Amino acid sequence: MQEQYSPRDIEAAAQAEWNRTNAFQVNETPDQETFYCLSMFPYPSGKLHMGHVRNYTIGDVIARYQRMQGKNVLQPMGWDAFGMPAENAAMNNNVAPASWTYSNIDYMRTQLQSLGLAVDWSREFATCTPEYYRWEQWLFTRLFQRGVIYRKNGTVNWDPVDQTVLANEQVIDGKGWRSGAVIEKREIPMYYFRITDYAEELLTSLDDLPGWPEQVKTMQRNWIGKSVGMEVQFPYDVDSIGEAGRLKVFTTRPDTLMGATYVAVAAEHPLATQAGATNPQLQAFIDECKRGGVAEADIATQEKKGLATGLFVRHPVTDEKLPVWIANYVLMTYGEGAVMAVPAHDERDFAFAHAYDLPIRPVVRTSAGDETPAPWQDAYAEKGVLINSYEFDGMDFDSALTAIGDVLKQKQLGEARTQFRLRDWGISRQRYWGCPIPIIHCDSCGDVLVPEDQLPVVLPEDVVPDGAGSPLARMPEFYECSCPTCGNPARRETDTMDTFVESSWYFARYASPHYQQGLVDPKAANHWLPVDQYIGGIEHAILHLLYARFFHKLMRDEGLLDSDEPFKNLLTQGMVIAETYYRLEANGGKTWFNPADVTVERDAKGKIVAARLTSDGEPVVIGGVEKMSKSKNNGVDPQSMIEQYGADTCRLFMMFASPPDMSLEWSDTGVEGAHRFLRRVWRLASQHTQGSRPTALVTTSLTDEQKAVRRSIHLAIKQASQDIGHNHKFNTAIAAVMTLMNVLEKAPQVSDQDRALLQEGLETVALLLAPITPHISHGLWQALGHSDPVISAPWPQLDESALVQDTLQLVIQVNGKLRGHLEVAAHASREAVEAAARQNENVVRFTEGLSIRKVIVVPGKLVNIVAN
RNA sequence: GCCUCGAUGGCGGAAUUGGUAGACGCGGCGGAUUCAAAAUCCGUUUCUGGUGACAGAGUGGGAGUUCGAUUCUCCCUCGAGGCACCA
Repeated sequence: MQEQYSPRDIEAAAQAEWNRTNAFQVNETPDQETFYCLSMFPYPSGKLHMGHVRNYTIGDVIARYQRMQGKNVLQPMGWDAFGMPAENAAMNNNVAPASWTYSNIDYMRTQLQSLGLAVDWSREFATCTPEYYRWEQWLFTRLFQRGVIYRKNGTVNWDPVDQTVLANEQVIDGKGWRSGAVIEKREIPMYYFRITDYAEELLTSLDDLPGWPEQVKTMQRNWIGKSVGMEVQFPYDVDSIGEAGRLKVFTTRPDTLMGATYVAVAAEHPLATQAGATNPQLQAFIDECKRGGVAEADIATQEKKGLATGLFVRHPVTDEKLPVWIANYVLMTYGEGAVMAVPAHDERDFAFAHAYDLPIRPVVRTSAGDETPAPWQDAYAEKGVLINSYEFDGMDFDSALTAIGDVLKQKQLGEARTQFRLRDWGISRQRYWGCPIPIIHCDSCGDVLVPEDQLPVVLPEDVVPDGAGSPLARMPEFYECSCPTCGNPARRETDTMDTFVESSWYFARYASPHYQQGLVDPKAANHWLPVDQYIGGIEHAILHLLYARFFHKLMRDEGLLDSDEPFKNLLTQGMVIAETYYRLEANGGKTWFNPADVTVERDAKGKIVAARLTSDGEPVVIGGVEKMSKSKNNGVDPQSMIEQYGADTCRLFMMFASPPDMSLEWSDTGVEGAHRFLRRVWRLASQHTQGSRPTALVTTSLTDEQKAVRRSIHLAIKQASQDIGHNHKFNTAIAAVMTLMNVLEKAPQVSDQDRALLQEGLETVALLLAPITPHISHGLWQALGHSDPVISAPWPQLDESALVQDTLQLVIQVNGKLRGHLEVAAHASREAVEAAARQNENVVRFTEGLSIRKVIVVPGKLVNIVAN
């Protein structure tokens, strides 16, 4: 064994052996328990960032731990390769998105491999290849035939200058990011997945996922947003073109129907469109509402505005005339795009009524009383006994619901209904670098599916987009085709699919990544799926994870899979953050400096008080800790870390600095600390293995001191097993191994049994660290005399008898305050413990002049004496 | 605006079911080794008062439940993630 810890040699040797033996390549071995460990696959943005390293290290630790449990572990890797950044890079550098993407993949694969991941690389794929997306197109055609996909108009961000549709990210303060033009909402036809058909199941089957964080399930429940309420119709005699009709609204508070004083419709509502056509003032307001992007965060934070249409509807119970308003706070995408406004009991209606002087009529007695004076109080929204509601007076929520429901049903003006907040998923994108939608538009046959034997519709790869609409729409060689049904000239769809579609089923494709006869080989898919452990960023808590759950159910209903849910256990990892430093420029802008180029100054206590740019020695402003990003220039390059310290140090630091679900603050000195620890482990093992092979450990004849060392070994096993296997708290598992190392380094090395004990201790360290720092563990294991590699070794077994102690330390409290300690025999009786505590000199001192009211004894823990 | 989560020493974080707050690491301070430095090792390190023994305070702020609260309940402040075309 080398005396110096040399990560470069150790890591190269370990990786060479894993490659030589195809150590992580797996197949459908019968009778071996499987474990499918999946980390969210990366977008090939150029090079690895620390978020990737963290994600894949967490996955690798779990995968390697499960392998040591004797399971057949599948850990695949691939590339989520379609998306906007490739188009932006293409425009900036004049390269085709395809070649940019493929070269990124090549570079990032090498980087990932240098981390020493236990990945089955034979299953790798990229979603931008026809071999992958042909099955997406195939599934599309199946779902289209089943009616799961349909076409309707949707609203997009339209840049009137660049004449193109923009993503929400490309709309900044309501303006186009390149043109600076004011964005407008525009309706275009798009294809939709009927995810709302699965809303109920997506909601209820969350209860079958005990291995998901409660937080994520709550977010998904609220996103799906099931509301039980009533659809109410407000009849009108005449609209702006002189016709009678009914305005439909959905409400969760039908009990407040008698308090409705106006109705409000969205600017896109048909009634508004119609009214605007004959009223220039209204039309101007509608146009104003259509300015700006479609992102809900922007719409919800804008000033509440409205305009009366001059139209009136009739109250369905009282026949009273109520004005119809157009309001920018009514969302066309929820319910009916129209609301009945009850200002007395709804906060937004309340604010709107005050702004526009509309009547407010309280109809529920709340804990704030019978009146609703301004300002708004949350109590106004409470459910309670009805007042000012004619025949419904005195009813509570439930009886009012029934009674009002009955009246509406009798008049055929309303009925109970369930409404979901979840909307159908629009997947059409007017972009080039995505999976083509396999549809052909024919003047006589309509929307015709591309027949299965003509799939895939191949995306041409040598195209450089220019930011002015989709290049496919300007390529006759792509869109000119003949109708598969009638043979007449037709036009191929030029929109591509939302890139969320590729990532909604990739986990299934890994089971049989090269299968040519179908989307999945059903035998392989059912062998591996569902994924036992899924790991990824919390930012995917809703969209990606909901879409993937939805697709899993679609694939199930297509007969491709047997399971109901894709991911049994979910771990959501936190962000990687780092300190930021900047200087203010004369123009008010900020220049950001990388932490690597900055030197910090500390006060006497070690608190950071100032920072200077290393190169010129002049001060910089400390900007606070933020997510690593290009814009703040606070990213640390994983590659240089690996080159400087090795992959094991990098992995160890990332796992030690914080638990996986919390944010992780980068610290150069922390990395050095991790490296120092690995050097200590190596040094102790190196000293130990210089001697002759130790004799066998005889656990029955250990001295008290040796027993204490052995207890430390098994305490570490206990802690690490629980932390890695159960709680995914790798930081405390590592702390346990560090504590063990502190003991082993100080343990005497005199007798044969001392050496045998150290052998057990070092083997334990190697095994407990094996999932986290696999390379050094590989080297240690060999050096400790094992011929089989550490990846084939089983996880260490806890010897409970090593933990047994003869005496225990109890805590003594007086009135809940710590006043002393008490050493008692492990099996001392309650009475004996209490008696001993009462004699403690501090207890006597602190209870002097008081009478003891109560003594609480918590066995094995503490004694609390209550006195006053 | 709405949904979700979080806040503990100088810093990252730990604390089983409500039972010793600060494990482990970083940083700081003091010392050993060295011609010197790096590396390594030893000691110390929540704050306040005290030479000290010791005492008091302390887990974002305020209230509550309890013999006992970082942990449970309510209110507030600040920060983070998401909001359907970033992935």
